[in-house]
Amino acid sequence: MRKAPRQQRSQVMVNTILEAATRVLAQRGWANFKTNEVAEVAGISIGSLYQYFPDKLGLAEEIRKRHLSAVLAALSNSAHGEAATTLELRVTRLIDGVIAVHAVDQALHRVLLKEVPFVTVANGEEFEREYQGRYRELIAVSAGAIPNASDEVAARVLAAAVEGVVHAAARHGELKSALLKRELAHLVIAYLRVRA
Amino acid sequence: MRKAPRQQRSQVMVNTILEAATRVLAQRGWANFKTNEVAEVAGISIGSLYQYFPDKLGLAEEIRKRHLSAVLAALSNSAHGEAATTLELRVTRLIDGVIAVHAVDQALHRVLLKEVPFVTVANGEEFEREYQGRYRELIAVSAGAIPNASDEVAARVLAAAVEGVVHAAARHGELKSALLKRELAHLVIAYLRVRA
Amino acid sequence: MRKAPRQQRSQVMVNTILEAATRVLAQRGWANFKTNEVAEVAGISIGSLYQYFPDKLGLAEEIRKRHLSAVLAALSNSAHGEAATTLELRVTRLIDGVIAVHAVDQALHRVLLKEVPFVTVANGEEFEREYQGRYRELIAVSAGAIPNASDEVAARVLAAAVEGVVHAAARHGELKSALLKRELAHLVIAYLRVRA
Amino acid sequence: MRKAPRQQRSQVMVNTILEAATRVLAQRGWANFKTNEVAEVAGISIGSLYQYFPDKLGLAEEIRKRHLSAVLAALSNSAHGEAATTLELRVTRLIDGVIAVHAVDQALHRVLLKEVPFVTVANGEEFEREYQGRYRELIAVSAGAIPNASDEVAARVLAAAVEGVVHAAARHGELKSALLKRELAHLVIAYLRVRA
DNA sequence: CATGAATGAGCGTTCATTCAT
DNA sequence: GATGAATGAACGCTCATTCAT
Repeated sequence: MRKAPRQQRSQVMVNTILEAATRVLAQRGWANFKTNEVAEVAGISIGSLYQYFPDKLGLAEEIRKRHLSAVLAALSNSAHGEAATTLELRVTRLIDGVIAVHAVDQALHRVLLKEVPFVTVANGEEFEREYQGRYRELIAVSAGAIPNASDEVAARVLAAAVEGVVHAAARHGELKSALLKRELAHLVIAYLRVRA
Repeated sequence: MRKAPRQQRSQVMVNTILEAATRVLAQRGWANFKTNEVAEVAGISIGSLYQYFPDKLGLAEEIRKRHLSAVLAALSNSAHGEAATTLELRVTRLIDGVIAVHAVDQALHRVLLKEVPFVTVANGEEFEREYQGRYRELIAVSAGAIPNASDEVAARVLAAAVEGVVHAAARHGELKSALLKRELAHLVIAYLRVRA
Repeated sequence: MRKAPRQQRSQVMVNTILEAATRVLAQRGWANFKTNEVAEVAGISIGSLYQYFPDKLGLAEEIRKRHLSAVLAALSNSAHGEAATTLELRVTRLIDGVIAVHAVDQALHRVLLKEVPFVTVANGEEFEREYQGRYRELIAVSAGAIPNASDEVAARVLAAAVEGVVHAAARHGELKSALLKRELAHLVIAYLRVRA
Repeated sequence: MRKAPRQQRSQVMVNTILEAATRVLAQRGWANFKTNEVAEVAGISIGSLYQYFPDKLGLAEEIRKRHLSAVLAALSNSAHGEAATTLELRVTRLIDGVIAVHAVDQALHRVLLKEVPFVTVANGEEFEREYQGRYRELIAVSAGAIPNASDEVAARVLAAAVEGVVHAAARHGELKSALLKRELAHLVIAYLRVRA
């Protein structure tokens, strides 16, 4: 962001811009994300937009930053309710969390992760690592005894598999299907059991 | 495509264009896919390009159509070697096939499926159904007895999970990791066993 | 220039653009030199302009290149009429040449040399050296015998002095004043005589 | 200027602005002279700047006005030291003065005279006349007897010639070359002698 | 008076597409 | 059919200037 918004008026403006930009980005995709339209939707002038954001990409990155924070927060919350005693319960909770994340604004999520370029590769990978953390925990818990060398790979496999399934479901509007959720849980649990 | 190329000369031209376009699309991505560059790379005039393709998107869609056909064919081939007797072997073969598909030109594959817009949703779904066929077979074979109502969902879950894992691997250049392949196989087999 | 104009049509277009751009540049100055106005004045589309010139500066530089060539040519011509026997005649001719150069389009000349940035410093200096060549000749001829170490500096002084006077005259519309011309000639000759 | 600053506080503000603007103008040139940067450098708000100056050009003109006054003052000073008895001494002093003027801040001088537009032509000419005064004196002194009709023109020629040489020298960073200074003095003296 | 957030006309440039040759 | 010069709407972004606080 170009300048820190000090006054209250500025804070409002930045939020207005970000909200409008989020809407436009989700609706149109990165390729058709136009700064002038953002300003129009936000009801402000294009000049004001550029007072707070260095350029188009900077604006989108700020949106992504906030969105991914929210995603990780939501995932964390879904984990730390009452202590989950059974593996089934743990897995169900994780899946619920992931689904919840995609349910909020799947289009935005998709655009932010697949279309908006990552200027720094590291930036995207940092989120990925944090994101996979939950799966690593799951594997650590389910593995009866000693940590295995393949645990790291297993966490990545699990994360990618769940992501793949939830993304596909989101694309088809099946995010709320109980049947699908059950099958996905089976998949995860079966894998964890086999590894134990 | 704008017109069916009847004559041989035209056929050659269409192929030339498609090859050049494929190269450009894979290299530059959809956002930087420029018709003028395609014509230049193909060594023909931009006018000729528009003789055979209605617009930029039409050109990309033709590329996708051909690519997806090739993908399905490759997948089919990987299935019908010598009769696969064990479940492990079947699964390994399927995974090998999927990996092979992504290995050939992962950049192109990615662009075609994630960036180039689907004008008709149906268009993408048709391929998806066919693609899931292999997974349906797997479930049918592994299920000991009677077909279950959840088989259809299971196939979709399995397809999406494998896709997710392989895509993620491709993105990180780990497509050839034997360890990853093994874990992915475990995931699939564990799931199939649990369902049986 | 972006692409070499092969066809006759292109040649015409390039000339049309350059003529319009020259007019606009002379009239408005570099700061208000707008590519869209050039296109409008030329009666062509802005796209066509960018087909032949890489950017605004490239266009201006092409104009400068051609103008400076014309300047040097004019100066050369003014030198090589009948053999000038007397020093007075030589000096008069050189001054006439310089005045003629500025008389054609003094505004353009000014803009091109003082406003349009020189991307490469060398570029401007090359012209300057060639331009000073005439003065170096003059000094060589007028010096009776041995070349002096200060000849080079003297040429620069002479060139800059004549330039300064003619520029100032141009600015005040006195380029045709015979009186001024005579005084300038006296200045030059006096200096040459003193050095001899 | 928009309003005469009566109070002391205002005087300070105006000076602060002008100093900052001078620095920015010299550093960036007229084309990149931005009012917002001036305000920032001055440590005041852009609103305050517009309280005292009607617009960007007005600000630059005020700077020019003050600079040219300083130039004339410096030139006057250089003339009225101890009485200069010989012509050589007089000429040397004048040249020293002109060089000194350009040496102080040649970038600013250049920008102010060549880039910042003169809204009224008269504005520039007034300075020019005063500036030429010193040369008129020189001619008057050196001419043995009766004033000549061409004296006025000669003064202009001399002024423009010296200006041209010093400007060129400044552009090439040769303002301190003793050799150049000597040759310039020879030029001036030779001319004055011839006219006597 | 001072502030600085807000404005918006307008710039340079791109690139999908057309159509005269 | 083939060509490629020509088109022009549309984009991202700047910066002189205003005016509510």
